[in-house]
Amino acid sequence: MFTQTNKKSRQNIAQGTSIALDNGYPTRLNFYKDPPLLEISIEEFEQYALDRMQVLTTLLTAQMRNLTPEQLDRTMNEAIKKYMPMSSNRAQEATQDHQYERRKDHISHFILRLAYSRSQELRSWFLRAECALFRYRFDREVSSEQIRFIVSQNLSWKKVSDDDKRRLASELSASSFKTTQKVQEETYFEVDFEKVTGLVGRRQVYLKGGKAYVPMADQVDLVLDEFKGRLANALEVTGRALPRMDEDDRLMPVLNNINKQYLGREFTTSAIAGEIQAQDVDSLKVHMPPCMEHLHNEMRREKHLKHWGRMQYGLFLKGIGLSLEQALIFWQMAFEKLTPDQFNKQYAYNVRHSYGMEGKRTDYTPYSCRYIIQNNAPGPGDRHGCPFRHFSAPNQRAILAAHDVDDFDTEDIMSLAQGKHYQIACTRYYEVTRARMLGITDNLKGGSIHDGEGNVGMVASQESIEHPNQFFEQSFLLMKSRQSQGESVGPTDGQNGPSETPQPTIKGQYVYKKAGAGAQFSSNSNHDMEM
RNA sequence: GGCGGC
DNA sequence: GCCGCCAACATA
Ligand code: SF4
Repeated sequence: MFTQTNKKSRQNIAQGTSIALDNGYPTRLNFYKDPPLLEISIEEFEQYALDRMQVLTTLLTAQMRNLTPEQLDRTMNEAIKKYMPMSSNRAQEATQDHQYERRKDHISHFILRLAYSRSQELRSWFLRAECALFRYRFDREVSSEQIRFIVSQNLSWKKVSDDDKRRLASELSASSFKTTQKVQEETYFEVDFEKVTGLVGRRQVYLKGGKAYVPMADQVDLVLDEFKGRLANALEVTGRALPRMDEDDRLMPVLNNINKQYLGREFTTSAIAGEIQAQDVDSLKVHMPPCMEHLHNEMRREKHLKHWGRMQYGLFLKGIGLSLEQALIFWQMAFEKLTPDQFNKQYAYNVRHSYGMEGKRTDYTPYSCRYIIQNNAPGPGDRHGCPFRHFSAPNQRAILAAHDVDDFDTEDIMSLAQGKHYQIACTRYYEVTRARMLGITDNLKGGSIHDGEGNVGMVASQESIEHPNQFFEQSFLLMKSRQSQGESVGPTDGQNGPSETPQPTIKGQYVYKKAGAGAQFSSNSNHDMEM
């Protein structure tokens, strides 16, 4: 395809069947539809591929480390500058470089496509990597360029009419945390929901009858889906054609060497927030469900937690990415009344055991909502359990009040809890409080989320909170994605969003404020077990 | 917290 | 009083 002096490619170029080189790259974005047909030396061939690999791997690992948008940009800019500079159309002096840079981008993509088409595993890695890169570039392109690209590719989706928009206004506003007002101004596309699984997964899109309603702001996802689809197909095709290419003994060794690069690969650190440090836990409190936040607050207040509290909270923390090492530090510091060796004697073993480092070595999963609600009802002095299930009504109200839940929502949640729909109450709590964190203060009421049956939709899905860690992850990712979209984070700000090294929360911010409330929590009356 | 060992 | 060992299970 693109070896050196190859009669065929010369011919093609001559015939003009390939893309014209001079103005072949109007934008930095590229769907890589046609392979480049040109001459290139083996050395260049390999160098191009390796350079692109650098960019792809930096991006993927940077993403996995959950850096702040700023940190991510910084590391990416470094890598891009070094390995694959791509100047924009605005830098007019360098119009010559445009074509060179974009050509390199084009070629290197195709080399890797070849190198990574051999096995399913390689293909899916490459697909992920390229999608990430495409998205990264697209997001950072000015909108005029984005549009130019979309138009040039003849991409278009069905727009939602104003009438339909009015009809769906409340659903749309609920799913996107936007006011109905904003919904009217926004352009929406109606597409098959398979096309935007990303958005669906993040629950940021309204679904109905197999269709997803995607706001203009999330158009990237549509473009990306197109990109992904095409590339996936292309990879399959190349993969099938590859065996017949073995004759080209010049290339195969090089290609195989290239995809070896990827061996520094997949490590399954499932932790959403990355490696969390003991001192970072406080700043992550904003993403925790009420049960865990309560445990945390009480632990800070009493410098202690009883057995089931440690169990419930400790496993939860492990689930959000606190390593064993950090956990030991965390608990040691939390129980500040104890000397280090008192601590080691009484608690260290159990911490290690929970992390699968003692005895049978089981790496225990954090407790699910069902487990917390059904087992180990808290007794006097206990701080664990599910607030919606185990706390007295006044204490429940205090929690809601401490989070600025308004009267309407408070009553709603209270009645759900009293109706024994604990997880639904929690889901509603999630929605209301997250909306507030995003700065949405109105219009998430009545019909929008709360339908007639007393059933609650979890932002565009009909699911509910099933697991404390799900609550956390969902909230964490939601804030992360909103933040990187450059949207302002609302009034309850002051917590710095997810970052590699979160700063401690401003002291007192979320401790139960308004004198009197505190007393309620430290009292031992917060367990009215209903059978 | 439970079980178990000295 | 000293110590070991156990439990859990969402999810895309
Ligand atoms: S429903 Fe689950 S997550 Fe929410 S408070 Fe109860 S236990 Fe915690």
